[in-house]
Amino acid sequence: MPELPEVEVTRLSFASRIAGARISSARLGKPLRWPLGCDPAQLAGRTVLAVRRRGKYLLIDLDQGLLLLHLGMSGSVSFTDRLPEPGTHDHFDLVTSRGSLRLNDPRRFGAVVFAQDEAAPQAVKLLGGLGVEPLTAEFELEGFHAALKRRSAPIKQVLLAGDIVVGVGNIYASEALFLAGIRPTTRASRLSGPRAARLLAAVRQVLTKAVQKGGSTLRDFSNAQGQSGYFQLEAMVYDRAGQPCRTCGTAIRMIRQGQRATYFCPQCQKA
DNA sequence: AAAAGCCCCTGGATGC
DNA sequence: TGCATCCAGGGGCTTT
Repeated sequence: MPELPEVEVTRLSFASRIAGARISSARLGKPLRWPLGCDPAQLAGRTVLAVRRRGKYLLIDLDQGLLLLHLGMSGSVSFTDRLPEPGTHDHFDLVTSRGSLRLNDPRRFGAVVFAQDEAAPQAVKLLGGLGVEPLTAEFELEGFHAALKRRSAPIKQVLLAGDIVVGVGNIYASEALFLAGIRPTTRASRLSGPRAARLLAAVRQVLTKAVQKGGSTLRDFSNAQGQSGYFQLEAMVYDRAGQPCRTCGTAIRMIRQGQRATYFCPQCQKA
């Protein structure tokens, strides 16, 4: 579910409230994708300093160590004053002096991992290969175009891979390519400078707008206050197979790339 | 090095 | 109503 915008919206919804809080206890439910990596009881007494985001990971900085939190496909975070009894899919709780964070994740592709610091092996394994942040100045044309030149795979899959630029998931990859007028099957290495520039701008624009709209909600995303997003109400192509293109009226097509659905307009995205 | 497949898991929608 | 099948917003790992 969650791509960069949803993760960022989640972060914004509780970061300032949890900063400075003292952890009183932590609870684990069913196993997530990876083990926590420490005894949850050891988190008690530590202080939350800040919440950052790297790609689709949330980094919860503690006065000693940090927690890497990933929402996988179906994860969502809530931050409330009082936690109800845990439900079947509530797999991690962090009770603090300022409120409680809870991770609900039915499919359990998500994870919470403790690391001593970002140089620790567990952190490096997860964060080490990540590409540049799309909403910062480090996402710039020269580097982006040069990186694309080295890849012969379809541009959609290169965007999704996350090793050139992070945070673009299955929805926003299709949306950004539509906005840039680029066919998802085009080999990354074949994109000209100007087309790479259009794509760069489109990625930025789509992600920025989605953050402003509060993220997308296809199925189960909500921010830490339980609010869902509105971006999907205006998706140009995603999940719109057979429906008319909002620009030209041509029927939107769905294809499969790397066992994931891709949507595009055959008229507006000719190459 | 890069690309392509394979999984992990649960629940909702669809079809018979 | 019940059951089988397919699909889903991610991404690390293994195999080509």
